[in-house]
Amino acid sequence: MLTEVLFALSDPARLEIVRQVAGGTLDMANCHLLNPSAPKSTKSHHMKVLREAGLLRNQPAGRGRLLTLREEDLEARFPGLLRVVLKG
Amino acid sequence: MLTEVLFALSDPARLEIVRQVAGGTLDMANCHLLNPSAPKSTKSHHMKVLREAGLLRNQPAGRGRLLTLREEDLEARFPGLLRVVLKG
DNA sequence: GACATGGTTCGAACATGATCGAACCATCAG
DNA sequence: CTGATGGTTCGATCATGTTCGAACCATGTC
Repeated sequence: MLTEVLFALSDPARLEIVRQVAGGTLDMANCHLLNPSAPKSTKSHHMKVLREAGLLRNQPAGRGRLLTLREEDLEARFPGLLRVVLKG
Repeated sequence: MLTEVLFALSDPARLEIVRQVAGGTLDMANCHLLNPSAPKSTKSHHMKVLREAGLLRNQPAGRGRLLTLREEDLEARFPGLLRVVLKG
């Protein structure tokens, strides 16, 4: 659902996450929220929204988690979207 | 603010409005909500969100209102965005 | 096994947005 | 002026999303 993706991206904190992950794969511990003092449950919540919208993949790795942007899938479903929001 | 635009578009009812207006300028009376039985106050609310996000222009015309998509402004600020969401 | 680290999940509190009816305002028709 | 049409605004209600702490789970370290 396009609206679901747009909603996920419409939160500044989540958009920032996507921008950080866009630089390549990133382990979650090195992915920082806009509000640095936010508890991890908040961070986890935003990750869930992004994951369920189909924006991020979140695979366990060691004792942490690896974040990857689902670029190909997104490009297939909504061509150009990622480029636009990353640039904007 | 990009996030504000994305949020405005993240509602199915509003996205549909944008798609209808994209076909050219449209007077509001001929712009139909997804839910046809919704009261006009609801319609007015969605229009306000779209207007304040900078997506639509809403000028009085006769006893009604004329809706126009702010294509040039949007293209200048967020190039490609409109094309992506209209296609998606 | 014991402990620290990194995340998830749950429930509660709070904030924000959607929806609706009612009242109101403007424009046009008679 | 009167009435009808098309929209806005307001306030209340309800639904949804955010935030947070606490409990919990998994992995790695000692």
